[in-house]
Amino acid sequence: MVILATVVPYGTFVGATGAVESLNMVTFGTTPVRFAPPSMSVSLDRIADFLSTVPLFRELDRAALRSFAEITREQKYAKGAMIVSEGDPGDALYLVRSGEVKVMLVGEDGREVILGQLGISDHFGELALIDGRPRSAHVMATVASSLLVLRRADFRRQVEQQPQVGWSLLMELSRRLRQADGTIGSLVLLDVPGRVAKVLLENATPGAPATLIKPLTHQTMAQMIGASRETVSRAMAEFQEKGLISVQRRQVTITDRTALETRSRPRL
Amino acid sequence: MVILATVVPYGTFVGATGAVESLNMVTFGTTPVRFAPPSMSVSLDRIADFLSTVPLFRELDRAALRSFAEITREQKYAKGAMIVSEGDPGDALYLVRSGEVKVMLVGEDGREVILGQLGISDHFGELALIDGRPRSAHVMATVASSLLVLRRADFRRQVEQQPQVGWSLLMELSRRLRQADGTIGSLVLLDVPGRVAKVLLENATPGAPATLIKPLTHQTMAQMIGASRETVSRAMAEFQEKGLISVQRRQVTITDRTALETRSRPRL
DNA sequence: ATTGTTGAGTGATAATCGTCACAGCGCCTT
DNA sequence: AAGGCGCTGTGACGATTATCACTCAACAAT
Repeated sequence: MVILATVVPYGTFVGATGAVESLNMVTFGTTPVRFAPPSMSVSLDRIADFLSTVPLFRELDRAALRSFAEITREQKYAKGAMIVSEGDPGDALYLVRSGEVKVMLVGEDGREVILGQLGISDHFGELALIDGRPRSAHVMATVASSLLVLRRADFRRQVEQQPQVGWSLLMELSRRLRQADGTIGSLVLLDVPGRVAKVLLENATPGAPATLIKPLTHQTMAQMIGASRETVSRAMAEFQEKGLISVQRRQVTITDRTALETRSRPRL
Repeated sequence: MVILATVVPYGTFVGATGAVESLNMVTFGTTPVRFAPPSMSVSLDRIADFLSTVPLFRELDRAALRSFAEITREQKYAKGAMIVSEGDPGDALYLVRSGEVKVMLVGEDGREVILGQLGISDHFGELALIDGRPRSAHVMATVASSLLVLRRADFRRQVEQQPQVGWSLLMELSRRLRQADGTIGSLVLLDVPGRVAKVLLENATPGAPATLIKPLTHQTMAQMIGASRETVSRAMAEFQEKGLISVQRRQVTITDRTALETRSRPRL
């Protein structure tokens, strides 16, 4: 293996997948923050500012935020870079500071299932942190992203002093469990158009007419709902014909929310 | 509906679903424990004994177990009785003291998806307890069952004094989340025979030759993996023909674990 | 013993959906 | 301007799976 990037404590860049995938295997420095230079404290405030936007740390005061900030390290990933892989030993929690990542499973035949897409202020990796078991999924940067990494031991020590964070974690895991169970229900009870309708609604702005929060390619939607790209295309075409949605320059507008909601329930 | 049983403080039965079944529906009283007669303290010890077998309370000492025991109420359900329904406001945690329950979603067309089957020392209802949102699924007794009920406010008060329980809850939710994500992966990546193989393996005893921990009807398996009963039957027949399993009087024996494992992975 | 109930086996048929193949379109780069 | 690339649209076809309609076996209840 050829090392193509040097490991530095902050701001290291890790390469994308493909032939260059070896880049991913660059490990970040293990230097604890207590060895960081004094200039660090400037950065610490900015990190604490960011942490205050993360629901996990919502109830913490400034001092607590700073003590969490102290145990973070920043890590940058290029588009397509694999951040964690299923089966890896997991000993860190990741916060998305900028960019976007997708959590996914990959079958042995290469087919991908997207379990979730995470953006700014989202986090992942807490499962391995809690139970110490291997990573349950892959996480890949879908655009160039900057993440804050908190190592297991450091994080646990902090959480012990800030029980509110434990409660926030419970809230977050509850939310994800509800979502996962809902996904299971959709996969079993809905046909592909039904699941497409559901994804559209879940990614729509609240108002009417609603548009999508972010552009979704048919391929991405297909991987989110366990369908083929072609079938998603056909479902979208059907929705346009029937006037449920309209598409202008890849921008989807929901013109008949009620009908879409009906379609997203079993037994049309 | 005709009331066929009177409600008394302890030992009352609440009726089950359906017309005739109302006989079964006996429930336990709602009298808080603090109003219970002195003889209750005997029962408290037995309850504490039971609680010590629940992973959630594993790390608690005797005194803590007793204080949890104090906030429980016992509730009995007949086979087929609905314990909680999706959408209900949820303000209690349930521990299975005896019997078995299934957690399930029901489509508007009546089709059922089994998200999990819980037995002695398992618990459910913690999601609503944590985030205060409505029940995310139905829970039904599959055999006559006795449950311990802990109400939200009481439970939270106790947990605040016993932080270990919070950690145990995190462990449990992590386990379920991993399992749910695995189920999503199976639904998307595996065909029906693959999912049948997976269920068989997940319910098999460790050794070789392995048998199933508990008998599973084809109907139940079908609802667990999102398939029709007939397709499951055909998959089981195929496995028998090929010598992966053998069935004697409804008892399934796994004769070729390796082949089953291969079948339970994508891309045969 | 007879009847009822529940679970299992199976053939025929149809619907859904994935796969393959290819065409077109918008957009970026050079 | 030309080419390349990513995304979308669509037809044809086949595989998987649900559904329907029975039959049969095991077992419990009367």
